[in-house]
Amino acid sequence: MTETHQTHGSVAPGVTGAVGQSMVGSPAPSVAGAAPLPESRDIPQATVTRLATYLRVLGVLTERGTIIVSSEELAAASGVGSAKLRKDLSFLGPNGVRGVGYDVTRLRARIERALGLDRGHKVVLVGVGNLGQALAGYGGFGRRGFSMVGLFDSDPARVGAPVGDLTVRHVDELEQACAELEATIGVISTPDEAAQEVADRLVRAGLRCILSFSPTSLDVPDHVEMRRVDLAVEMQVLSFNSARNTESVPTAPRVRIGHSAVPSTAPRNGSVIAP
Amino acid sequence: MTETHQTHGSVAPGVTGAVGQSMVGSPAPSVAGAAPLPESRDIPQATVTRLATYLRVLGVLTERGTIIVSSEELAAASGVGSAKLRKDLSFLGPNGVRGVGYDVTRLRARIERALGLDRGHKVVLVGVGNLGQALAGYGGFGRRGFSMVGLFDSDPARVGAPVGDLTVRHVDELEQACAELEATIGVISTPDEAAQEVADRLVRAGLRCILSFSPTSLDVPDHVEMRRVDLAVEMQVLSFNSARNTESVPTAPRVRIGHSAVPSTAPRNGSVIAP
DNA sequence: GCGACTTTGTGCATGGGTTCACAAGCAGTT
DNA sequence: AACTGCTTGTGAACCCATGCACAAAGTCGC
Repeated sequence: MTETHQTHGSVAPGVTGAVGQSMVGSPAPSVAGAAPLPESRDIPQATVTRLATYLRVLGVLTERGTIIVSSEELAAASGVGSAKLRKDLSFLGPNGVRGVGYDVTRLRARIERALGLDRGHKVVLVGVGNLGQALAGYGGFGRRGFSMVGLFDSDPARVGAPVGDLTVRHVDELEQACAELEATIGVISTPDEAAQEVADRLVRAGLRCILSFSPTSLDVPDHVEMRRVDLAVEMQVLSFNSARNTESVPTAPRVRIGHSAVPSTAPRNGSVIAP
Repeated sequence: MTETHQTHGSVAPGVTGAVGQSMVGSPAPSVAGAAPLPESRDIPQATVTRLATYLRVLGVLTERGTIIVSSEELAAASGVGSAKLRKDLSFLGPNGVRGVGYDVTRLRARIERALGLDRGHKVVLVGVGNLGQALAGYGGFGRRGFSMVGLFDSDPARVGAPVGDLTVRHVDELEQACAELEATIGVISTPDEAAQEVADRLVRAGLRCILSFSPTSLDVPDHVEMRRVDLAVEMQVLSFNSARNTESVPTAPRVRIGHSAVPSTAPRNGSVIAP
C-alpha cells in the first residue's frame, strides 16, 4: 500500500510540462463529420498528458476509499496548480459540484472514457529483452485499461519462453497475429537496428499506434500515431538542469521545509472517508 | 521523448521541475563572479529536450563519417522542422557556416558542453528489478557521457549479485556510497511504495538530480531537479490519439502537415562524406 | 427559507514556443 | 571583383498554454 507521506503538502513544485506542442487541430478542412463525441472535442496535447496523471491519482484515491476530492487536493497530489487542473477538467465538460468537489468514481470514469481507455486496448510488444520483460510485467498497464496480448522476439532462444502468462512468439508471426489478436497498440523495445523494420511490420499489420523505446526516430505513415521514449534524453535534460542549478545555487541549499504551509493540502477533509 | 517525424507527438511525460518563475533570470543581485558561461543563458526547456535528440543524431552521423550537415538534413533525421532546429541551435550562439552547414564534430561538442555532458556525470541506480537491469545494461548511457557507478536494492536476494560490471549493494549503504562515488544523478526504478523513501535518501545524500520511473509524484525540496517518466501515461496518450485518429481519419488523407516527408531516413550524402 | 461559506468553471492577461519569411553571410564561379 | 546560389541566423506574427481573479452555483447551518 502506498505509503502516504501526506501532510507534506508542498506547493506544487512548478511543473514544467516539457511539452511540445503539436498542432493537433485539424489543419485544413473542417472535419466533415459533425461533432462526433462530446469528449472528442479538441483537447490540448498537454492537457491529455496531465489527464493521464490525474487518472492515476484518482485510482489511488479510490483504493483509499475517498469519495469526494477537491481540485486543490487533487492538484497537490498530482503536482500541478489547482487552476490548471480545473481548466484541464473543464475540457471534458462539467464534472464537479460547486462548493463540494469532484466525485472520484465519476471523474475517473469520465477521464477514462475521454482518453479512450474504455475500449480495452490490446497491446502487442516486440523485443523481449530486459526492457521488454519489464514492460510485460508492469502491472500498471492492466490496471489502466490495457491488456498485453502478444509478445514477440526474433531470438530463437527466447521464442517459446513463457513471460508472465504469455508465451513469446517469433516476430515473423507478427502481422498475422496482430490481426487475430485485434491489437490496437504496438510497443517496440528491440535493439535500435531492428526498430524500423518492426515498425514497418506493425504498420503493415494495420496498427495505428506505436510506442517506441528506441532512440532512433522511426519513419511511419502520417496516419500512424507514434510516440518515442528515449531514456538517455531524460538523463541529458537532467544533466542540463543540474548545471543550471549548481550555478544558481552555490550557497547552502536551504531546506525550505516550512515553506508556506499550505492550509488545506492535508487529507483533512470532511467529505473524505478514511477507512 | 520527442516526436517522430510527424507533426504530432511530442513529448515529454510529466515533468516536474523546479519552481518556475524564471529559469535563471537575473532577479537577484548581479552575481559577483563574472559571466558564468556563455551557454548558461536561459535556454527554453523544450529546446533543451530537443538538443539531446540532435546530439544522438549527430552521433550517428559521426559514426557514418559525415563531416558537414545542413539544418534541413539534421532536422529531417531528428523529426523536427528545420526552422525550429536552427532556432534551437541559435541559443548556443553561432554554430554553423552560412551557405555550407554545420560541422558535425564541432556542433556535437558544442551541445555536449551546453548540456553539461562534459562533466562525466556519475549515476547511481536504485531498484534492480527488470526495469533497473534494463537501464543498467543500456549502452546508451555510456556513449552519451554518463557512467553508471552504483546499483542498489533492498532485496537481500539481489544484493551481491553482479549486473554488468557492477555488484548490487544494499540500499542502506546508499547515502554513504553516493558521497564516496561522487554521484550526481540518481535513478529510481523501485516499486512505487519505496520510491518516496529512496528519493528522500538520495536527497539526503546530496544529489540534486533525480530521474524516477515511479508513477507516483515524489516530494523533493526545491533545489532538487526531478524528472519523472511514467510508462503508462505514454500509452494513455497514445490511446487518446488513437481514438482521435480513427474518428477523424476514416479515409486516408495524406495530408502532410509538417515538413516535407523526406524519402527515407537514410541521410543522403549530399554533403561531404569522408570515405 | 435565507444567508454565509465553499468550490467549480471560466474570461482574460501574460508569457513561451513555434512558424514564417527574409536579411545576412560565405563559397564557388565567371 | 562581382555575381550567383545556398544556408544560416533571426525579427516578428501567431498560437498555445499558464495563472489570476472572479462570477456562478451548490451546500450547510439556522
